[in-house]
Amino acid sequence: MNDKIITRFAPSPTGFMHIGSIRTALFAYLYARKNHGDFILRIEDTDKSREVTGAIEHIQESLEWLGISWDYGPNKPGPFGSCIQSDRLDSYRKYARVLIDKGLAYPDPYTAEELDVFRQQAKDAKKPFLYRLHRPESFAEWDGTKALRLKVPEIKRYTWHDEVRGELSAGEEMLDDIILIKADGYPTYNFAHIIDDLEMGVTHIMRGDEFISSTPKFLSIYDALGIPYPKFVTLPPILKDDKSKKLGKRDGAKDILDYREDGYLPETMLNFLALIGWNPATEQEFFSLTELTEAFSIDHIQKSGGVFNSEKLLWMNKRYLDKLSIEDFIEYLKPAVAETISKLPLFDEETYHRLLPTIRERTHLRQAVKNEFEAGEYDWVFKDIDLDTKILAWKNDSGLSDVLPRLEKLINILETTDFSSPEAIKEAVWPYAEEIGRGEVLWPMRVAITGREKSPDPFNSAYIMGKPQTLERLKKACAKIV
RNA sequence: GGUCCCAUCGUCUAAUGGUUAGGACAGCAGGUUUUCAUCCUGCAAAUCGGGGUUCGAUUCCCCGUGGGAUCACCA
Repeated sequence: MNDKIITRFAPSPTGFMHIGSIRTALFAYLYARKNHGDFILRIEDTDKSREVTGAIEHIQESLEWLGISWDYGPNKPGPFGSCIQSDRLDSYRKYARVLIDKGLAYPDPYTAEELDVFRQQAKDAKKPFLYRLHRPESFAEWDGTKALRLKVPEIKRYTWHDEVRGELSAGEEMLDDIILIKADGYPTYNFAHIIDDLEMGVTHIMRGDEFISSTPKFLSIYDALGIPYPKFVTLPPILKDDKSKKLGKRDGAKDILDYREDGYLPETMLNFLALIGWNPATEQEFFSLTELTEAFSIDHIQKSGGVFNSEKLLWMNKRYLDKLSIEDFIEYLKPAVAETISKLPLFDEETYHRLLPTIRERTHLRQAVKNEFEAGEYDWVFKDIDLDTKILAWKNDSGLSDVLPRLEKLINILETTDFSSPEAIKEAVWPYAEEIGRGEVLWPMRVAITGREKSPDPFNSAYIMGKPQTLERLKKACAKIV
């Protein structure tokens, strides 16, 4: 026996990878990497009816996007064989046989209708449904056409150790003759994951706390088979905003790749997800995947559920966006630019590049930028403006008669000004603004250039438009007043 | 209904018997070159309730309360 740590992430290929799943994958990955162990990606495709084509690729793409790599996976069989459960039916049959031979598994003689009646009876009696109370006296030979059930080896209270929760226990009510192999020949999750974990040498099972209550059922299978338990690592749930329940697909939980589409960076998602249900026990809040691997440890996994706080996610994305090189930022924005401002009449690369720092300063998310582009927030840069002279006047200024001489003076100043940076423009205009009043000068300047009441500051606006355009707009504003 | 799990600012969390209960997001107030945004500074904000144990409980135990999970030929 070796003591190598082996963890796995075992999604079913249903075409959807929500953040809860990803967080589970991440923790399992981190723990394996931290301990120089193996991380296995196993596909649990034993329910043919729920399977979605392309889902396996989708799962892999999601993990790859985040930089979560696996040692064995659907594309990479291990010494134990395939990582896809539907390829492993022989194993399940083999162990099913073991249980049958031990007298601990038997075919289920009932029809679905009969079971429904039992279930209803239990419900009416306000009791949990227990199949084993209806266990047949004698068993026929299993011919594979009926579901194969476990005969619970011992009805007892189970107590076990969880690496996060400590000692857990559950009563006899949680033990039942669960189905091992379905009538269609495929194993259930309950059975298959145990066989696979055994054959793959999985040492630590990370999974959500919804599995706590079924753990006694699993334990009875381990016992029936006479195999050792792995370590159980229960992860806390990720909850909806209102804390009402676990974040699920029908509560608006998004697929991880939808976050990519919106413009969240993989670094953001990784960092943020790691901090729901785990903490470094320090005040550090930014972690790369490598740093997470370094810092990760099971004893700082949280017991209680955590709300997915999308506002904080947005904030964190801004922090990561700030770290991007200008080239990477241009690349990042491309999908938003392509369909929007790039089609405007005055669009040109140079102007766009002068605009970039301003966009960047304001940007938390690409999708938000795209929305702004579509709403025309930056149209003043790439389109002639239709200035409404009424908004040129500053606050309680006496009116446009004051604005005109100020704009003329600004034109005067700017004609001899170097437009090489916003700072240079500021330096040229500042003394005059101080002399007359900042608002009185800078407000009309900015509005004349942008045509908007809300926009970037006058120096940046002038810089972005460039000298000729800026002067032209100021002159046009003057002409319009007269 | 049975069984099980959980419980620190609105949210993510730190403090594993001794702290003015710390940090971050959000909020509010100021400030940085007029507006919006960004950024900076500051403020406000929590140990679910009741019993124990202890010199001392956020921390340990019990009982409540609240929330969650589970009781499939789904995983």
